[in-house]
Amino acid sequence: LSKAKRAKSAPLAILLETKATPYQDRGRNTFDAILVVAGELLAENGFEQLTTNKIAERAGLSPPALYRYFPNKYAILNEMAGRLMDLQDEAVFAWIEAGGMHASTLDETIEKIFASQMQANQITRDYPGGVSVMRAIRAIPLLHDTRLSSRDRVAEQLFLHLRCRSSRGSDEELRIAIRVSIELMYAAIEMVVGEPGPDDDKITHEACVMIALYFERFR
Amino acid sequence: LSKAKRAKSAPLAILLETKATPYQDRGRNTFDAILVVAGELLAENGFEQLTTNKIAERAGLSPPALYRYFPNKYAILNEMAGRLMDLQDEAVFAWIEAGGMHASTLDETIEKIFASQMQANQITRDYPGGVSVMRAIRAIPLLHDTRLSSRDRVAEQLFLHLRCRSSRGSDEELRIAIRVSIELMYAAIEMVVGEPGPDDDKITHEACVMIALYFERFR
DNA sequence: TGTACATCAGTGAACGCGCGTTCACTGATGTAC
DNA sequence: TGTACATCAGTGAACGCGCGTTCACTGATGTAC
Repeated sequence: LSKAKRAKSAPLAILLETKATPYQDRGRNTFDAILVVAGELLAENGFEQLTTNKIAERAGLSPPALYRYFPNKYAILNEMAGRLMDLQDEAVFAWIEAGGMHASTLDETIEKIFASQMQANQITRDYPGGVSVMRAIRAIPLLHDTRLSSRDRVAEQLFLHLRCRSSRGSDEELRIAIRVSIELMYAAIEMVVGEPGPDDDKITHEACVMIALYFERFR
Repeated sequence: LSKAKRAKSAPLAILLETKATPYQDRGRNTFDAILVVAGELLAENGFEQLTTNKIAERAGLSPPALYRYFPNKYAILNEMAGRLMDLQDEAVFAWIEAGGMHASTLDETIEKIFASQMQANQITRDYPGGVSVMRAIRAIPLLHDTRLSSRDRVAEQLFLHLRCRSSRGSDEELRIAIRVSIELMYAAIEMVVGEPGPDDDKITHEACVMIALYFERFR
């Protein structure tokens, strides 16, 4: 019994990488459709109800088609998460390049951070199942690294740009300040995109005020 | 086929309430053991790997024993979440009663908030699967209400106490400020308890600095 | 203090279902000549 | 421009497993007299 069991439970490690990469348009469409549909289903029912069979069905595919590209459902979620985080991160990097961090007054700082945060909100709204993806990768230990490496990448860029401008505080203090701020911004995104309401922009704005006020300390 | 299917899929709504409440010590121990074990398994593998059979097995029970108290695994998680949130909330209420919100200087404000936040961290650390419970209820649509009603309950108390002391800003602005602050505090808990590191107390402290600085605006 | 009985608590064994996944195959697309 | 062929993309049908859950039952606990 034990032998048979061990022989069957082959996948000791769950792989998160995609398998085949599509070469033709048809394949690319399928690949993308899988991610979109998975996002929709995730938003509707949460991760534990997300199944490969349901994804395939709604995408108009037979189950094996999905396995051409993804080894399992964790890999699908991981790909969704990676793409969403990349979009969010690239927006921040572009914002830095465009001088988002050059502000002379407090009000200007607030408004610049606000512009960036509004953009992050919109990216998340537009992404299929965006906020559900963010929540799912927090809740699934297997996917923590994807989230943390994205956060750390952004944190490092912000650190490099802030260190030059900061006169007070050690590097360590600055790093902590940045980490806390990024987590606040994630929380703000999850708040307004996850439970939409009439005050969304105000909520976003106040989160930015908090961050801007706080970073006055490092000037 | 369709008829048979409909007849079988009886539970149209998933109930979240507990079933029997134990009357004897033996039953109470079992009830508690289920919650503890569920928390451990949740922390180890995440919610989608959490199954009633595994919970029963690790708790030293046969599967039907669990169904005496809980109608399904969502109810178990809901009970865990409710208890953790109650502990967190009651600590905040006690802190308010003990004068946590009476501070004359900024530094005193920071230190008082810090004391409360450190307590919340410890409560979450001590609770089996604490941080995993917090993450899971975010990720499972069915359980969102439990989290939000706890948050709103705390928000309302803070609002009532802050409104008296606040001279500037409308009620609406104050409510938004409180909501954002509470979400930041949740994020801070998840950060330090979920990814423990040497800087935990500093991270906690800086989150409190952010909140204290921000609320200076309402004085 | 001891026994009978009601109720509480938990078990052994099994169920049907849908899940993740695979196999051997067919159909679609692009390319060389 | 047309055909042969290699490769890419997707299918039909099925599998074994473990999941959630239930049934009819046994054993433990407390209580009335």
